[in-house]
Amino acid sequence: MLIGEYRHTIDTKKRIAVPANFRRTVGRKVIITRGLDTCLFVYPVKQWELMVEKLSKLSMGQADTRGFNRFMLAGAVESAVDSMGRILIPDFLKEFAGLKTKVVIAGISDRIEIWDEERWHEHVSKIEKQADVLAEKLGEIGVF
Amino acid sequence: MLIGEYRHTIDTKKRIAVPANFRRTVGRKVIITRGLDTCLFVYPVKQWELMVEKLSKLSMGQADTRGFNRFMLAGAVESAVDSMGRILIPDFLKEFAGLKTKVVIAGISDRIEIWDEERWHEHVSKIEKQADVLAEKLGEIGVF
DNA sequence: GTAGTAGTGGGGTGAAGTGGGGAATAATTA
DNA sequence: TAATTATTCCCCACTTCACCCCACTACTAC
Repeated sequence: MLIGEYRHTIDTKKRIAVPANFRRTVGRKVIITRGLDTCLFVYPVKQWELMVEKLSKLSMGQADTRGFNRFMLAGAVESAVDSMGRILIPDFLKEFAGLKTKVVIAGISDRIEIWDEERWHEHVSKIEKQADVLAEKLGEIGVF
Repeated sequence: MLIGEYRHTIDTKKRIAVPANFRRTVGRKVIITRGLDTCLFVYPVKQWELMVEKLSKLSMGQADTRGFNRFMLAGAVESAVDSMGRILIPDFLKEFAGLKTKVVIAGISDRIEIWDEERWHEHVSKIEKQADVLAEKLGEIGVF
């Protein structure tokens, strides 16, 4: 179970250290993908495979399916965790998520999210303001 | 499993380097064909055979089926991967996809797509803007 | 205080991407 | 048919980048 929020930095070689707490859970290989809300998702291999299986069931004939596959699959990269517990972020993903030097690494149950620090704070403060509204919605569908 | 996005260049001899990560998966021979959304599809031989089989199951009586077959089959070229891991792009395919010098090579599960860099960015940014639709679809197939 | 762990920085090495020369083959023209 | 041009496919060379390992610093725990 991945939880917690960490503030790390991308070094000059585009590497980010995976928080030590997460390393045992994620293993030595991860998949980095474009995430929603302009962040990156990092999946352990197993979680990723589950996802790919679901994606493969969609039909290629439909334009939005193709686009969707391009977003998720072409946007994904397999990355090995190096001996110091770091992963390499490809240029196009770094750009996509608008990552500068300071990033926030957040554990979300079965995946990790990587955010540019600024964006993260904006996002969080936005959500905080809507928290009561969200809670109500969640209540409607029976979560709380 | 072919995933990831790579920025490569077509050299003066119309060759494109296959990303090193892909080479083991695709083998020494590929099929290049006209793709949907103005790009090229590159299939490993095995995947191509599967695909042709699927196409052959479509009913020949329908005009649009015949058209689609011509689109996919008549436009297909077998190409060997050279000793440096490059493939040769025929003129008519290069033109079809509007390839200039800079191209993007994308892995989409069982095939590779080759895009002109500019077109790719346009396409992806269009998809990004539909992120909310994407999210909904992801929810439907149970990814999130 | 000391030992251990986590996060960050940097150097070295080998592989990947790219450009180009040259031979063999195919196509075009006289 | 012969000659010229174009195309394809081999190999070699240069540059950049990803991955390996090692070092330094800050913080925590005993």
